[in-house]
Amino acid sequence: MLAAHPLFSKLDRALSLNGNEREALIRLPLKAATIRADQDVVREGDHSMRCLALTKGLLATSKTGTSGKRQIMAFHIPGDMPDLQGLHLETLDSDIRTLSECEVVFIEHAAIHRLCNDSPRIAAALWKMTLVDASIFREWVVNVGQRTGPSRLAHVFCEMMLRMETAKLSAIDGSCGLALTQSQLGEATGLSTVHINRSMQTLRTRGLLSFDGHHLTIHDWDGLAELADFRADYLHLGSRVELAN
Amino acid sequence: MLAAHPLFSKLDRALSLNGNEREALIRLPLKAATIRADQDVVREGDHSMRCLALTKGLLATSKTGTSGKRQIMAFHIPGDMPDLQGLHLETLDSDIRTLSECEVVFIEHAAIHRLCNDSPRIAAALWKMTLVDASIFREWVVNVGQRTGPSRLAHVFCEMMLRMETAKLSAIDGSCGLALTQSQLGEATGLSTVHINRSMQTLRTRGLLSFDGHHLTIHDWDGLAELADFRADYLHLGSRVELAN
DNA sequence: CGTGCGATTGAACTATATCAAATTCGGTGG
DNA sequence: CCACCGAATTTGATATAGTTCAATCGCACG
Repeated sequence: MLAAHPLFSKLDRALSLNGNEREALIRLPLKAATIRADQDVVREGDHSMRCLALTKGLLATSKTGTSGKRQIMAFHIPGDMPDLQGLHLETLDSDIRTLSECEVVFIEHAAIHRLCNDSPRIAAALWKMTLVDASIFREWVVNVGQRTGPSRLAHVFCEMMLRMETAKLSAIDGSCGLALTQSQLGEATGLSTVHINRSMQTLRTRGLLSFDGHHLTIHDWDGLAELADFRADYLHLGSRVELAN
Repeated sequence: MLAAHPLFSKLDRALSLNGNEREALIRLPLKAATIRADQDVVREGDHSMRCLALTKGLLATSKTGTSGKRQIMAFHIPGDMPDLQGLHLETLDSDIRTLSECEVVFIEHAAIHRLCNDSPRIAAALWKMTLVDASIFREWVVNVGQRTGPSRLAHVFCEMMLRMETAKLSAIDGSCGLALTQSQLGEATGLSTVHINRSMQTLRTRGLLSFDGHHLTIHDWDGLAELADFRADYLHLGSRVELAN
């Protein structure tokens, strides 16, 4: 079924696919794989001949400095293509690793290049996907550069919730599955685990959200968004997403 | 003359342009403009119909939070196209402003789309340029998220020097023109002006560089790069650039 | 039942921010 | 050439957000 195609929903959100494009998408050769938690899928310096699309689980793009400390620059949810940049860059400049057990599909660069040649609209949609990713990186620079601990955390949660909703991965009650340890949240926000812990307590105490390491529920979207100085425009979601409050 | 074309050198670095491509490039309608320092060229929320290419001066991509504090996410040097992302995104999500008096050229999106249709290789090269930008944003997340004051500063200087060299904008003696105040360096690194000042003193005292707000000279590249934990791979320069030491 | 990872707490420490003042410096007009 | 101006840099002193180290606690899982 087409709706179940790993790339369909995100592409179709960017442009309504016509018959030929759907055809071409279905013909794309995919290789599925399951990867257990805490494994590198691609590593900095790799020269890869294929891209991956996430279908289940949670991935993170990160770098590890010589000190050994890791910085997570992005989280990836099902539907995302975290190393699409490899299509035009010689080497990958970051690691991509699983945060939970993941299901992915691999697609050969050659096949994608063919797809792009056949359909300039799909090429444009893929390009646009990488541009949205870049926009998110920009916002993360702001996040780690400007905000306090609680505010950084709040921002990450706002972003993830909105992306989950857009990808139809959130529940009716406005909660979503999000498997993250406090230490990983620290790696994403540039804060120590201890400080993450105390910042989490702030968010909880203020009644903004509940988070148990597996499941995120936002109780007060407006309050959380205000604390985070969150404006959703950088996600380029197009149509407005309405949140249960 | 073609070599003087604002887009030529960066494109030609990405792929050797053939005759037709050079033709198409020359036919591209450009509109030149001079903009004085500290002016917004594009503003967050804009819905623009054209891109700009910088030919002279220094630009910065930034966002201003509700608090009024500004975060710079990228510096742009001649040859860069700072809002190429507007080609596929409805709205711009950041400001782009001049840090010094700048000369720019504007190019209509429609003209670029036509160029991309005619030459898939140029389309790929432009796409790649946005991917390199994204890679730089990722590194900046690491910079503000992980490094100490002096280290962040050192990293910015390493990056700018290498990009200047690549764009043939540095002098023989290994120095380059870089018009930045300490306050702007603070906005780029997420640090206060006072702390920037003291971090600058550290770099100077250790004999790593001289910087007077207009001109940067690196005296000890290896030392600076080590302090910065700088690895150039994220710039995707392809061929290695050799630095005077 | 232990074992181990993740969350939590406490206390001491430090990088960096903030506030406020003084100084340098590149112009610019007299 | 001098006096002056505003902007940028520099310095000092104090405050604080966040780190580090070191335990302890809770709990899922073999």
